[in-house]
Order: sequence, then structure tokens, then C-alpha cells
Amino acid sequence: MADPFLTVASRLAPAFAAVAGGPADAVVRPSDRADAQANGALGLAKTVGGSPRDVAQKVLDAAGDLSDILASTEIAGPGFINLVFADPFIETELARMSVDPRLGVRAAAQPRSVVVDYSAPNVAKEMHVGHLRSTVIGDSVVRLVQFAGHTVLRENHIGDWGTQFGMLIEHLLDVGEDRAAGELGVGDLDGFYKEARRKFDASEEFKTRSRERVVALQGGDAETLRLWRIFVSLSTVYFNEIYRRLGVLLTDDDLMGESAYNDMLDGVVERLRSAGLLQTDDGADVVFPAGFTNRDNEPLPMIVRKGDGGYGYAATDLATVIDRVERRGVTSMLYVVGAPQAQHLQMVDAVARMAGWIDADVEFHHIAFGSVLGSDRKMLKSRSGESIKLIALLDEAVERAAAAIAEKNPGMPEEERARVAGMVGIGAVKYADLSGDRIKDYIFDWDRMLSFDGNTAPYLQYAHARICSIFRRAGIDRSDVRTAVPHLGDPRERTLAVRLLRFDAAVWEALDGYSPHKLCTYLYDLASDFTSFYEHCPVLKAEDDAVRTSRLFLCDTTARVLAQGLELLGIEAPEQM
RNA sequence: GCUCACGUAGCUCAGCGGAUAGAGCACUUGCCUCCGGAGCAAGGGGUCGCAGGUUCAAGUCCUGCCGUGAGCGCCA
Repeated sequence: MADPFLTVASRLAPAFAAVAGGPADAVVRPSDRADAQANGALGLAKTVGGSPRDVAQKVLDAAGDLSDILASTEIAGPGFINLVFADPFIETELARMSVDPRLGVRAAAQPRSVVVDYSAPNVAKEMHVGHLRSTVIGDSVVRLVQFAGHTVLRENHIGDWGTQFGMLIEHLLDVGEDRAAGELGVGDLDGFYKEARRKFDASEEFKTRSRERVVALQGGDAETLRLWRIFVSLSTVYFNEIYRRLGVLLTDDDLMGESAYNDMLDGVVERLRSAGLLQTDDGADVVFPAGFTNRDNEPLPMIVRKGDGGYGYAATDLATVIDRVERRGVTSMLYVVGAPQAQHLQMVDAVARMAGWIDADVEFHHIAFGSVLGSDRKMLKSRSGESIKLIALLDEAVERAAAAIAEKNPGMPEEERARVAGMVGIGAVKYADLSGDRIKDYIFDWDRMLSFDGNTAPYLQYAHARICSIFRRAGIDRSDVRTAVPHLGDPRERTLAVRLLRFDAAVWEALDGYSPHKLCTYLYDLASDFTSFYEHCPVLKAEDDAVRTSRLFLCDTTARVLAQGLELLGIEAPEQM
């Protein structure tokens, strides 16, 4: 238990329980005026009687001797109990944290089996910034959930099925397989798609062929399936290139496209029918989950099978739920999907529960995120109004990072610079997606995300690189200082130390709300505390060896927390930049 | 029309029911014989959209209104 707040809370708990006559939360929170404050007495005053200050005093009397962990306790204001940690307590806890491979972060008490559904690009279409956000946020959620000790199943639910493949395949045949493969191979997915679309809209003959091709595809025609697979495999190559550049965990093993569920769709309908939930409406098979209404305030159906007999995305999404729960045995399903799909996912959840496919103890959670906007506050587009190609965006990030490194650190060899530019540029893009509350839209801004000031990836990476530089310069092996016990003399050392011990809390706050930005905020605060410490407390030029070792310990632990925290965000921490 | 989300400094954003609402950018002012100045220290700048309510305590919870964006049956 590295987080001193938890230690204090558990030590105060018996005292609060004694005063309250039953369990009562000490409500330990950060404080401006002390290391922490316990606010529990204020709420207790009403039920227990007496003024909040009296209650607080009774709690402190009942708590007995806390001098092993607290240097002082003080009742302040209306009844806050201000808490100052004892330096030896912080020092001991920090020493324990340093020898812990998890850096004090608790593992989950009840490991779960969790599916994370994210990224989900469409075959034969360019990925856009929305997919980027899903991919980046989802990847961080995967890392966090995994680090907590849960079993994680990644699922990349790519859009690899649907009527659009009729026109795509016909266009492929028109231009010839080799030439089409050439176009698609270089990643010009949108150009190909648009051309097919244009012909579909312009030519009745093409439209007819496309529709016939859809029938052949759905009927399992071997040649048609072969052509379809060309799109899937070329698109997968493109997706993998993006994933490789981004450094996310997704691989081909995680692909669970819509087509993978085709064989289950009839079963979904049958099971809904036998459960008595299915109704026919305008020729379509639908379910009416309670509490959903349309624009005329009438019950809103979820269309499972369309009037023409085809299946829509609702059927597939229901099939995935059945598959995940019954075949893969998951107890938690996380959907990293844009906020506009909230209602759809609520309906999937509702129908699956009505049908009895998921029990009350199974988590179905929409990790929603807002849109990426341009400086005009509208959906991000390139100057010409086209959607922005992700490869080009990542290229630009790396180029800008390379230019910044070349300017600030001209001595760095070119090869090393290219490598570090990748970490910094990609890190900046990812951090921009992660550092704000995910539910809000955010404004894409190159200059801000690549700035070395403020809450950005480069600032955090820079703090990490500086620390590595200290050890390099001194020729000291970092692992050699890890068994030291730090001594906190300067207030900045103390502030940094307490911050370090809060890593556990930061990770769990991020985990609780599936909110990577909470971890970002913590890491930024940590980096700020470190630079302040570093500015005022000489490390290598410390007055004596004991102080020097202690400060090297703080440096090392800070760097480890920064690197571990960034890793949980899916961002690399270079040793030089 | 109904539903959902958002509205905090000039801009971009944090803020867990708790004390005087915080960063970064921009602006002003210090600090380069100093371990990486890609930095640090400090200053100015706020009726937390508006109005009610709950509470000992509301930027935070509830209701209504205003503004912005999105969703609302056979696209995914």
C-alpha cells in the first residue's frame, strides 16, 4: 500500500467508527494547507451530535498515537483535520516503493476477464481521426486494465462486411486486380472507394452489377469471396502500418471483423424470437427495449433484421455480446466508441439484458469520446476539405518533432534523432488524444501538442530524459541507488516524495473512470514537481554523499514512474532527446 | 420536437460534495560564471452560462431555462 492517503484513512477508520458508532469514511483528501485532510468529521456532526470541531477532536482522541505516520494533526476551519505526514514514514514508504516492480500500484482484488472493443476501422476506407482516438484511448485502457491484473481480450471489430463490397468488387474487376491492388497497396483507399461510389451513383448498369455482386457475396460464392478477401488483406496491411507507427498493441490476432459473426446472426434472431422479444414492424424483425423513443415519441425499435432480410449492425453487435459472454467467458465488455453512438450501445445493452444474455454482474460499458475538431471548432478536415490521411498526420508529427530536436539538440546523431523523433512526435499526438477528459471534443493544434511547455508528452519525456542524463553524466548505474533510503531535507524533495507515493492512486483513478487523462494530469504534476526540485536541489553537486545518494534515489524513482506512467498511456520515454 | 453530452481566465484545458477555483499559452517582471534555460521563480487576469433546489458545505448533486454540438427505424 504505497499511497499514504490509504494508510492514514485505514489508521483513522477505527477512531471514526468508534465516534460514529459504526463504519464511517474518514474522507481523506488532498489539502492546500497540509499533506492531506480528513473531512469525515463534518458530515458526522449531524448524526453524532456536537459541533464538527468537537467530533474531530473526539476522533483524534480515539485515534491514539499516530506519530509513526503523522508529524502533526490539527483541527482547522469548521472541522477539517489537517494531516502532515511524518518524514520517516514517507521515507520508508518510498524505499518500499522503489524495490517494488509495480512501484506501489495495487493489483485488482478481483481479477476479471475483460473485452476491450476499439479502433474498428472500415475495410477499403481510410482511417480518420475518430479511429485514431478510439485506437489511442483503447490502447491505453487495455494497458491500464492489464496492469491492474485483469485478463484483457482485445477486439478490433473492423467493418469488413456490408453492401458496399458489391460496388467495390465490381470496380476492382473494372480496373483489373493488379492495378487495383497497386492503388490500394499504396494506401489510396479513399480514392478507390470514391471512384466506386461515383460509378455506382452514375451508372445503372454498374449499380445492377454491384447489387448482384452483393447477393453473390452473401451467398458465399467462392470467386466473390476471393475478391472480397483482397480488400480485407490489403486493408489489414494498411491498418497494421498505422498500428506499427502508433506503437499500439493490436495485431492480426485481435481482428474480429463483422464477417466473423455472420454465422451467428440467424441464431440471434431465433433466440430473440423464442424469448418472445421479437416483433415484426414494417416487414423488419425488431425489438423494442424499454425507455427508448423516436422523434414522434413512439417506442424506438432496434432493427435486428431489415425488411429485405439483411442484417444490420445491431444484429452483429448482439452476436458479439453472445460470443463474448458465452464463448469467451468475459465478465466485462468495454466499448471505446465515439459519443454519438451512445444510444445505439445503450440499446444493445438493454436488449442483451432483456434476452438474459448478460447478468447483472456483467459490466457493459461505453467508453465514449468526443470529436477531434479543427481550429474552426468544426470536425477536423484538411485545408481542401478532405478528411485527413492518418499516415500524413503521423508523418507531420514526426517531422515537426525531428525539426525541434535538430534545433535544440544539434549534437544528436541523425539516426538517433530519427528514432527519438518518432517517440516524441507520435507521443505528442497520442498524449493530445489522452490528456483531456475523453468525453469532450478537443481541438487539434500542432503547436500546442508539440510544445515542451505545459501538459504535453514532450514535457514529460524531457523530464525523463534529463534524469537519464544525470546518471549518464555521473556514470552511475541507476539500479545502484534503488536500495537507498531517501532523506527529505528540502521542501521540494518532500513535495516530490509525496507526489511519487501517489502514483498508485493516480493509476486507480484513471482505471476507475477509464479516464487516462487522470494519469496524464498526475504525470504532469509529477514532472512539474521534479523540475522544481531539480532547479533548487543540486544532485551531483550535493553537499555530501548521503544527500547526493538520496537525491539520485528521488531522480531514479521519478524517472521510473514517468516511464511506467507513459507506458500505461502507450507512449515511449526516450533517454535522450 | 424528444434524448444525450458539453458550457470554468483573452485562448487551450484541469478541478474526487469540502477552506481563498488551478495549470499551460499569451501579457508583465526577475533568474544564464548554474547537474540539459526544451527550464525555474513571481505578477496581473474569474459574477465557474443563468435561475431555483438539496446539503453544515455546490464549479462538482437535482430541476428548469439559455447557448453549442450530436443522436433520434431498415448506413455502421
